[in-house]
Amino acid sequence: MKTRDKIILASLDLFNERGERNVTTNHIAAHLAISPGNLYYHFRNKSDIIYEIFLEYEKLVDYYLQIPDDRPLTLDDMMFYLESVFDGLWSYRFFHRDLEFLLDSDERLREDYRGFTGRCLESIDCIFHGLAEGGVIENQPEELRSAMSLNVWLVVTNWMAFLKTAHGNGLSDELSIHMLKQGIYQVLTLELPYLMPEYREAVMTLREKYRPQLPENGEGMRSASRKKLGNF
Amino acid sequence: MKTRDKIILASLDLFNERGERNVTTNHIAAHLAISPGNLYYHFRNKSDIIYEIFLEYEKLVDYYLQIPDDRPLTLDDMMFYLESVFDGLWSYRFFHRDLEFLLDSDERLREDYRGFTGRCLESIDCIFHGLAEGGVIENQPEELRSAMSLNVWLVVTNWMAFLKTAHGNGLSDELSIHMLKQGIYQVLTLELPYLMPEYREAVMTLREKYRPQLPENGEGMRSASRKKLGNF
DNA sequence: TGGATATTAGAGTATATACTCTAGCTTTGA
DNA sequence: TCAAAGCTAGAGTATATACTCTAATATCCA
Repeated sequence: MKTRDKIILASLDLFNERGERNVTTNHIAAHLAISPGNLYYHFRNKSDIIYEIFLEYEKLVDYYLQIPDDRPLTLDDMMFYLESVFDGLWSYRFFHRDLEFLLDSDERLREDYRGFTGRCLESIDCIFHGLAEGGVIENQPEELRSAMSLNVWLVVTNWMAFLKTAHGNGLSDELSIHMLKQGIYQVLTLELPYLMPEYREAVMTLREKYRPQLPENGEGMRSASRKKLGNF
Repeated sequence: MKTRDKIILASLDLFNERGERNVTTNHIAAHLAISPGNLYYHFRNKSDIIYEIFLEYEKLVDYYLQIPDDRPLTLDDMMFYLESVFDGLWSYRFFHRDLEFLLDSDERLREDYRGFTGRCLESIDCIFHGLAEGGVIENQPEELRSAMSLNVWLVVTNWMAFLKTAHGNGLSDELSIHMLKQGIYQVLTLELPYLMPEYREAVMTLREKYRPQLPENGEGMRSASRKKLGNF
């Protein structure tokens, strides 16, 4: 593999694992057993590495969120979208973490990310529209649908952060893609009231599969807090 | 005012304005025209300052979220909760920004924040319960209500971040408490389907007041993105 | 083959950041 | 009144971080 690609991959891994803020260019170089000079031969600076990673993330999500325009959408479609998006979220999970700082320090990224958000919101909106056409959910006025889409976006993009903060010991090892996908439970919760009656039971059953499990460790969370946090 | 209190206030201001990551202890001292030594006489380190600020934030929100146990809740109560919580969010808006890093680097804060999250979720849940008793919203099974509460928490705590990332030019000056409160629109959107019929119209009217306005600048967002982002 | 080009090592630098240390000043209260 | 305690200034330090520079090596291709 080319050094340039190795740098991107290693950076992504390290960012995901330790957070962008805790990973320096020297760390990345050391991790790959290459010199800092070598790294800076391939990338002008750290922001450029992050930007490259973002482009890949963007490409992946755009790919996942393609919507067929020749047919309405089914429940299976919807679940596939959810699964895919959470997969993407997991692979690039560092990104939504220090997002604001990243955007603050790279104008190009800020602009692109804004477009990305716009496209995602539009896709979510289209998916709802397609589901309504497919008779899975009720049709809603445009205004309500786009506000709903935005809520879905907020829940999806911030579920990871919630998990990390809600779990006591900062062991990020604990956080698995499996736990991340419990976010699907939350998204389905959002959609429940809009389902057509004949789909309600099916979705409730699906939803149950993503229901958050109690972390198996007895330690860490005091019983009072556990009660308050419910399943988390 | 005591130097110690001045440090807390100045730190909060600077954190809110520039982000915790961009504010050093030396900046804080310089801003107050005191020496670094003086600052470190009052606080062992930067984390301690942040922790103090958190305690105030926690106290404020806990105060806002007190719930009367001698009567059911009204629509006015609900709006008051929303207004209050968004006020608090605004005053300590730096906090939910670099949250994960803050929690990573201060175990005490991590533990306390977890408890805080738990109490907030419990309060939201209680509010829904009280509203159901007051006949404002339909009563829902416990499981659904707590999942709903969590969605509300996610939307509330991340609305600010969304605004910052969705707005093109990083001019944080633009972001006002007024814009922040448009988050109330999103929360009301979540609640709409659960309202008792006789409250539906009233809430729709209220909601309209918080409806996001187009940013008045013609520049920055390309028309394509504007279309996609809808009202944002 | 051999010169040009691409890649790499590794020492080094400018700057920033969190924090320390000492000495001096101010306030308090017996 | 005066010593103890509290407060403050400001120079200074150890460490980290993003990034540079030069020289050497590998690769390519005419």
